[in-house]
Amino acid sequence: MGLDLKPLVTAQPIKLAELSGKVVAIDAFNAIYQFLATIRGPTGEPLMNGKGEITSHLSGLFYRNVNLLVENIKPVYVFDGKMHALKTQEVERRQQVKQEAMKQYSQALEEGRMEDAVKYGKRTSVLTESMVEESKRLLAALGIPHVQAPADGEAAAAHLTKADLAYAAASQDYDSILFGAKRLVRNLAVSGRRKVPNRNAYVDVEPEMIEHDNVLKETGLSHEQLVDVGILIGTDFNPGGFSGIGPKTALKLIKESGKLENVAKVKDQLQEVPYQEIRDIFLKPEVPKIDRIDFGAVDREKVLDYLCVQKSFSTDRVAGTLDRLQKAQDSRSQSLEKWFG
DNA sequence: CGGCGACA
DNA sequence: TGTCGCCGG
Repeated sequence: MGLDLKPLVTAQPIKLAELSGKVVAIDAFNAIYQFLATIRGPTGEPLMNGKGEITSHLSGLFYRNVNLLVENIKPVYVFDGKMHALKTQEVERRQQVKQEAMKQYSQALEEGRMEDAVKYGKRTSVLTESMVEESKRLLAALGIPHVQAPADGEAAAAHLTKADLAYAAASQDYDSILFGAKRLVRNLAVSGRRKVPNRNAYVDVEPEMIEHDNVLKETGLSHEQLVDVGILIGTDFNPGGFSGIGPKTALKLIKESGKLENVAKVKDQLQEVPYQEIRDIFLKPEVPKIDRIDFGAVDREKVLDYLCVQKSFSTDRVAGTLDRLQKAQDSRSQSLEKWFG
């Protein structure tokens, strides 16, 4: 489980149109993982072509990015680099959750409990190296750049906002706030109703933005103190955080005491946590050395060849979607010509 | 997730 | 025109 900053931050609902013309640095692993989890058939299997290759990530990336490009949003995908050693425990925990989900998944399938199969199937998603390569290849064909982070992708995305190479970072996780991202966009997708699993109910999921300055103003904390709050709650680098301390208590303790070392209540537990190192991960992250990001044009033939010829997508669907994008881009350049002749 | 057809 | 539910690969 990631960093639970949600109760401490105010998210502003935004329309995709408000990001028109803006560069958005998307956490690639976060996005791809979500596509793998969500885009599945009725028995909980991911989409696959005739060769048995998983295509959920490509489907998600294709339709999502076309929608972003139609809105004139400039996506740049940020891929994770080497993992910090302190994250090992959290990664192992996630692997165990996955193992358990695989058991539950096959059991549910055998017993014909399809809703359970779908539920557990989602949790079995594995993001492979070839999926990373495939994703990069599709993005390139769409003219969408990617950045290879030296370490944590969220740190790199946050850096791009600080360097004014991106307007916002996009992820479902809150880590980029601790990394100092100026803005975090969550639910970067076409807004709409989503069915909640196992229930006959729907929730409205709409894009929302969290501004770093606003978080500091509302909590009355410095960035350094916010990181301390995060460490109390628990990050990927100290999963679980401190026993008996949730977001609200963590905030209260740091506001009262100023910093971790002064919180009497956690004095004993603190000895077990490499908090200085975790502070440095967030406050002095390793970031990519980039001074510009180049955006390209959609290479229609490459997209069609890759998705339809190589990956067995429907040519009608893909071509139709590319036509829709082309039309949107044409009409935008038309209205620009009115201004500049 | 996102598109699209079915249906009101 | 809007909502619902299934299909995509």
